[in-house]
Amino acid sequence: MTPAPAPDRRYKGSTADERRARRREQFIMAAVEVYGERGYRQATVKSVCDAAGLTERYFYESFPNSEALLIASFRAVTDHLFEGVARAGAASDHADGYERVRAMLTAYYEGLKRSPAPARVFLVEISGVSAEMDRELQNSLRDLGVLIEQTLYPGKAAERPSDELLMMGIVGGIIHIALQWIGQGYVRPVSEVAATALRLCRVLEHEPRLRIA
Amino acid sequence: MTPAPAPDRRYKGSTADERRARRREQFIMAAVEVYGERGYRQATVKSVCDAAGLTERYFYESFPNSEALLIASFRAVTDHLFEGVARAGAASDHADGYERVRAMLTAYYEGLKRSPAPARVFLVEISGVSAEMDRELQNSLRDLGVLIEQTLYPGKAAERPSDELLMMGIVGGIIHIALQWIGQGYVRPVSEVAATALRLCRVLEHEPRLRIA
DNA sequence: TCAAAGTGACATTGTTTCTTGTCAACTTGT
DNA sequence: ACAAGTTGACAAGAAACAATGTCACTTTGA
Repeated sequence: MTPAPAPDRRYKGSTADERRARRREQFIMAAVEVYGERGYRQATVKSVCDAAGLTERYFYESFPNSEALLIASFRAVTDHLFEGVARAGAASDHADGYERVRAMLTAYYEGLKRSPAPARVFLVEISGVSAEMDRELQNSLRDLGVLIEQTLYPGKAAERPSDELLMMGIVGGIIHIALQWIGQGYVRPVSEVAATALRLCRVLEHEPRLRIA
Repeated sequence: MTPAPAPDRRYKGSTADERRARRREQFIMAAVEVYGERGYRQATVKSVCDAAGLTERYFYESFPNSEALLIASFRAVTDHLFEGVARAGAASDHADGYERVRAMLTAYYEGLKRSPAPARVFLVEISGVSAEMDRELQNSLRDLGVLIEQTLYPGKAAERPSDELLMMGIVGGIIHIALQWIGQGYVRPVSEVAATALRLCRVLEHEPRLRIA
């Protein structure tokens, strides 16, 4: 009988689980960087590994394939961004709905500006990479829409926006405003960008004018 | 001296130029189909050739590489779509600005519905494929924005919209409305989709509310 | 009918990337 | 110090695909 191997031996101060988790984090951070610099399509597994200071062996220990890393990176970036948005919304609950949305949009665009590298990639470039990635993206857009609607109309606490078509239009507009802003090098101040996006949100105010048919 | 080869010999009733042009068209039509079915990323040169009923040899006679075909396909789809939009705008010049825009949006969404395959691909999936492709996409969005603004405010005939940030937001919204609509299988009637998009366009009506700072 | 132009099926080359494997060097607990 | 666990550098197989080339067959004009 060979003695059972030590199941949880420490290495450089950490257990196996801790080291695995840290490597996973390293890959995600490196991926955000590399995707931002070269775009997801041009980013190879090796380039991410190099940026992470790890080798391919650990990559395939951490993720089944490169798409899984993309999804994990997207989640990380989106969660971080939404955290800031939610915090801004919570911090401004003394103001009326639209001022709260303005604060949230400001936090959103500031978050994008703070980390320019991943912004473009995770806003649009990943569309069509895979069905699962598309679903992730759609979910994050829906979440943003729900957040905005609930801030404006706290009464109804719904899972989905009341007019999904319109809400997706608004959220899509918010994103394209960001893209235009980023593409021109962040020249306009954040306050102006947020104000522009807020104008889009104001369409939620009015019922659609009835068409005289 | 060898006799000069016949420079413009006919084959199956067409000259060399005509045949080349027809093959090019075949590739473009096939590409729109294949991109729509499998997505651009998953579409190989061979798959497009098979769909076109031609071989790789003619592909590389017609296009320097597969990105060139993508751009040509995008132009074809976009031109066709915009033609319908412009026609709808011209046909309704008796109505007021917003009704004309409604007619144009209706034509836009009807065009997307008429050919579902390419719609999704050419709306967003191609983002980030290459710098040149991105420029094409940006240009088409700007053109749509200019067209809308000029319909609403025929006075100023400008190359670029007066508030590019807002205009990109509106156009981005129009596109995301289409994406949501398509993603749900075109269940809502075109009139409703166009009406929703028109609500977005109405933000151009109002000056932004001044912020009390 | 014949030679040359044109065509289509298929082969080939070269590159790139994913993915797994090998092995020497390093770290740890004893 | 030592054996086992751990790591990083690198090799290498496998697959996919772009891009070019080959060749037999068809069509054309004379």
